[in-house]
Amino acid sequence: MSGRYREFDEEAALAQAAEVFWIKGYESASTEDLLTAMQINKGSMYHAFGNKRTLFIKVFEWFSARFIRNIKDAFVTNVDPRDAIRAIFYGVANPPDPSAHAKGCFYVNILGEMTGLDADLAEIARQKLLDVEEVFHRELLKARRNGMMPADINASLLAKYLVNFWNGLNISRRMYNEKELKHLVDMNLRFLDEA
Amino acid sequence: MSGRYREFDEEAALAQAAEVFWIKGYESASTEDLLTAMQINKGSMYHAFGNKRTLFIKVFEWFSARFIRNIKDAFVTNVDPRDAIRAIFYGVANPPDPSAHAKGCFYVNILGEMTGLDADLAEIARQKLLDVEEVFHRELLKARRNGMMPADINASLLAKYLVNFWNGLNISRRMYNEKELKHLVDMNLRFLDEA
DNA sequence: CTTATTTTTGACCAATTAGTATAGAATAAA
DNA sequence: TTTATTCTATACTAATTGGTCAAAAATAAG
Repeated sequence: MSGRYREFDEEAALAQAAEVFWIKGYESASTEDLLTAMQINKGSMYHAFGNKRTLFIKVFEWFSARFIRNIKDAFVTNVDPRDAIRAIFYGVANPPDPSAHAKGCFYVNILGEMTGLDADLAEIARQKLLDVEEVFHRELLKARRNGMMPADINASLLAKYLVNFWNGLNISRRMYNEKELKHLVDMNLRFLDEA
Repeated sequence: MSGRYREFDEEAALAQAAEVFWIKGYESASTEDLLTAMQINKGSMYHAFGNKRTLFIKVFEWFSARFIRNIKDAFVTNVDPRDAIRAIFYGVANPPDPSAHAKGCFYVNILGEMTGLDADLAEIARQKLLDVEEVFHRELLKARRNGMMPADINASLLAKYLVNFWNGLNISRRMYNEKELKHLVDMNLRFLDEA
C-alpha cells in the first residue's frame, strides 16, 4: 500500500485521549484538549479517527480491552477468588497513584454523564459494566464448582452486588479518605468471610 | 422599595432549572436550555441570579433544602428507623416515576461530573452527600440510644455504608431493572434484619 | 521518474457558548 | 407628576466549539 507513513503511534494517542476523557468526561473534553494531549494536529485526528464521537468510542474500546484484562488477571494472580475480589476493591480504596480517586471509574463516569445526553454512548458504558459483572459471575460460578465457595451462593446476584459496590465506591472515593474507604471495603466484602 | 415587580416566580424558575441541571449535568446544560425551561429571558436571569455558576449554586441549595427534608421525613413517617432506611432505598429501586432512574441522584451526578472540572462545585456536592450521611448517623445513634437497634452497632461506619450504597444504587439504576435493583436493596440492607 | 495514495499541517468556517449593553416598561417614593 | 429604581426584552459580542478543506509532504508501485 502506498502513501505517507503515519507519524504518530495510534495506541499512544488513544492512551492520551483516554486520560482526557476520563478526567473531564465526554462533553467537557474539547477537541483542543484532546489534540494537545494526543500531540497531533486537527487534520490527523479527523483523518485517523473520524470525529470526536468515533474517537471516543475507539478510546473506550482500547481502554476496555486493558481494563477487563486486568480484572481477569486478578483471578489468575490470586488462586482464591475471594482474594482476587479483595485485591480488586482494596486496589480502589488504596490505589498506587492517589490521583486515581479523583478520576474514579471511566465506565461509571460515562454512564453517569451520558444517560441524559446520548443514549447510545450511555448504553456502551453500561455494557462495559455488564462485562465486568460477567467476569465476576463466571469466577463465582467456577469457585462454587471448585468447592472454593459454598454451594448455596447466588452467583448471579453476588456478581451484581459486586458491580453495585464498584459503582458506589468509585463515587465514594471522591468523598472519603483511604482509611474510610478501606472500612467500606471490609464491610461490603464481609460476606466473603462468611461464605 | 421602588422598582418594577419581578414577573416570574423565583422558586418555580429554580425548580425548572434544577430539572435541566439534574438531567444534563452542569456543563451540558446551556443557558439556552435553562432559559427555555425557566421561561424567562436572558436579562432577567442574569439580573436575578448573576451567572450560570451562581444560578447553579442557588438551584443546588434550593434542591437540597427539599431533598434533605424528605430524607428526614422518612424517619418521622416510619417509627422504626430500619423501616425508614428501607423506604428510602426501596424508593430508589422502585420510584413513583420510572424516569427517575435515568436522572439518578443530583448530588452523585454533580460530584462525578465536577471532580475533574471544578473543585469548588465538586466540594459543594460532596458536602451535600455528607449531610445525608449526617442524617443517617444521627438517626442510627438515636435508634441505638432508644434500644431500637443493638448497642454494638458502629453508627458512624453504617452511615457511610448507607451513603456508599446510595451512591452505587444511583449509578446501578441506569443498568438494572427494578426487580434486580430490589434484590440489591434486600441484600445490602440485610444487616438491618440481623441487627 | 512519474503517478497514485496517504498523512500532515494549519487556515478557515458556521454554530454555539456564556455573558453584556441598552432601551424601555413598571413601580414606589418624593 | 417627577424621579429613582428595578425588572424585562433583545440585540450584540468575543471566545470557543466541532468540523472541513486545500495544499504540501511523504511514500510505494508502475
